[in-house]
Amino acid sequence: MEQHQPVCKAHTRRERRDARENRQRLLEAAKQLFAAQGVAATTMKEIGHAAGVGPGTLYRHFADKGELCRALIKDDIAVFQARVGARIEAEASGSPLARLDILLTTRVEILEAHLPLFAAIDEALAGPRHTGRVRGPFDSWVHDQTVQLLGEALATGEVALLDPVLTADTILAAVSPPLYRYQRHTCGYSRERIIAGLRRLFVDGLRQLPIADSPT
Amino acid sequence: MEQHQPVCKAHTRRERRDARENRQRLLEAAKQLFAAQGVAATTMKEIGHAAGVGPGTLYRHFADKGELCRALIKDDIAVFQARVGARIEAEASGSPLARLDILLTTRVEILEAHLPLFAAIDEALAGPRHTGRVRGPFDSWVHDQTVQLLGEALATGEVALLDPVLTADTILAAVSPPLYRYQRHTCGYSRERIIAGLRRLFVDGLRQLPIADSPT
DNA sequence: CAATTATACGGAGCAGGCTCCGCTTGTCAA
DNA sequence: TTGACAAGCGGAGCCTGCTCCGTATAATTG
Repeated sequence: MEQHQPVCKAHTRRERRDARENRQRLLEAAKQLFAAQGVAATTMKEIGHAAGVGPGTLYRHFADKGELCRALIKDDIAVFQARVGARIEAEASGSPLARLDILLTTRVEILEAHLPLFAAIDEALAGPRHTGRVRGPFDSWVHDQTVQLLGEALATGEVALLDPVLTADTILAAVSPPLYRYQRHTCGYSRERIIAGLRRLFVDGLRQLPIADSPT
Repeated sequence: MEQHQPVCKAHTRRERRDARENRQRLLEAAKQLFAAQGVAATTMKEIGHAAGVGPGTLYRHFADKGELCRALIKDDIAVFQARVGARIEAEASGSPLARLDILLTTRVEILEAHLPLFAAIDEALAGPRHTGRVRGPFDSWVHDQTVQLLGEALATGEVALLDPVLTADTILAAVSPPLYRYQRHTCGYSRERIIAGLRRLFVDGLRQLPIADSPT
């Protein structure tokens, strides 16, 4: 856990002690309640109550339920980013698509590790309040990485005739928490099967190029 | 507009006159309000009020906002299904992937025609009330068609090493209303660009087969 | 034309996410 | 130490989707 506010810059007041304590207690309460009864079944009011804090205070710390969830896995996400960075770095000599494969596989790993939280984050973002559809910072990062790798693949000629940004959108949708949850829990597919499907579509499927004529 | 209830079977009572009138008035009111101020900005209470009907009655006719939206485009969807059926039929001699191409293209057409309603439908389905994640009947139909075509493509050897059901899930996610809206409105991509991207991934990208070794 | 009854109506009211705003309190500068 | 004030707190309450249930009524049956 790191500090929330970088804090103590020039003429900026430090975060108040009680504020930090409340934040900590809220996170703790949320973690426990989520574990005990599931994310969806836990209301914000409950969390506030368990932490001995009013709703107003809760929302001062976390703009919405999604942000609370995000805060709970912030550290794991940082680890994820570091690990992917390292793996991709180590593979720098390899092909861009091989690195995309790593990105996808690792993404599925962390998805698997925190599915309910990720799903809740997405749900909050999809709600009527966020009509603008802003992607969370983590998804933005994955998106950027993907665009980067696809761009490199284009440059090296590993793939051809591709729209990197658009394709990255699609790939992100394919590893979105709601879809993954549906495939895992409703359909009962194994993690390996899903990864294989992703690889078939977005790694192997992209590799060759002799793009022939396609109908109309 | 067709009847809601096939009605009048053996010993089943006919739908009451006032009920049908109310339903009609609700649909009319919804259509007008949606057109005037957008789907998201229109509350169920407003619709009921405009139709001179209480919330209870409203929900007797439409289980949720999504179902109301679905009822509004029911006819267009029927037309869509017929048209796709015809086009695919006409192309029966062509390759399965060519037919998949038709399915995707036509799907984007109807998406384009009713984006706000489709988006609202998806939103309602994604809400916390429907944790089970049931796909609507229309999406189920598209999914089934896709599985069917992919299966044929496998049989004819046009594609190889593919998981039809899983792949259909992914394709459906790629043409889901929220993603499409995001790409069209937030990113500003043209319809053609999106279609090209879909084609590249799910038609051309699937066609060849010399699946080589893939990392790890 | 009743009498019966499944069907439908209305609206009070619930739940859950989130906001508004007046009061309190920790922090810092003097 | 103390005064000033930004930062923080709490909870009443809003909004919206949706439900429950007592009452009203159209259709059917005798």
